[in-house]
Amino acid sequence: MSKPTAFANKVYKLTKQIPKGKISTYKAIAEPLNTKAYQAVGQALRNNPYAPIVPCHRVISSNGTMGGFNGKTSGKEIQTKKQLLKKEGISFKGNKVYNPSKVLHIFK
DNA sequence: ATTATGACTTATT
DNA sequence: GAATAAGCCATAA
Repeated sequence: MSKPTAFANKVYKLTKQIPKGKISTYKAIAEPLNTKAYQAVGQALRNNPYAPIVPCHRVISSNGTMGGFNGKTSGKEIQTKKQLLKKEGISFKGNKVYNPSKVLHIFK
């Protein structure tokens, strides 16, 4: 966390606003930023200098899968993220979220 | 300025 | 539904 870019800062701010029991997608986060840098959002979270402050585990892909966690794109780290979200009250369907639209947090 | 990369997305096969 | 390809944007080197 030496010098996050303005873009990343916005991402962190939005992600921080996600309440418990809800989630958001990379796309949904990029939308209020007026951009289509979905990947850039993911990269910002991958950096995640605000680790405990930013609930990066509440951010998943629009596909319903949870892109990655702990710097890993697949493996038990993903399962950990899944279990963590499950604990927050998110319903899962195998390796994907049951219904993303239902727990999708809307930024205002 | 240019190139390469990615925790993405959508479309196509 | 899974695998592949192409597109798009921001960052780091």
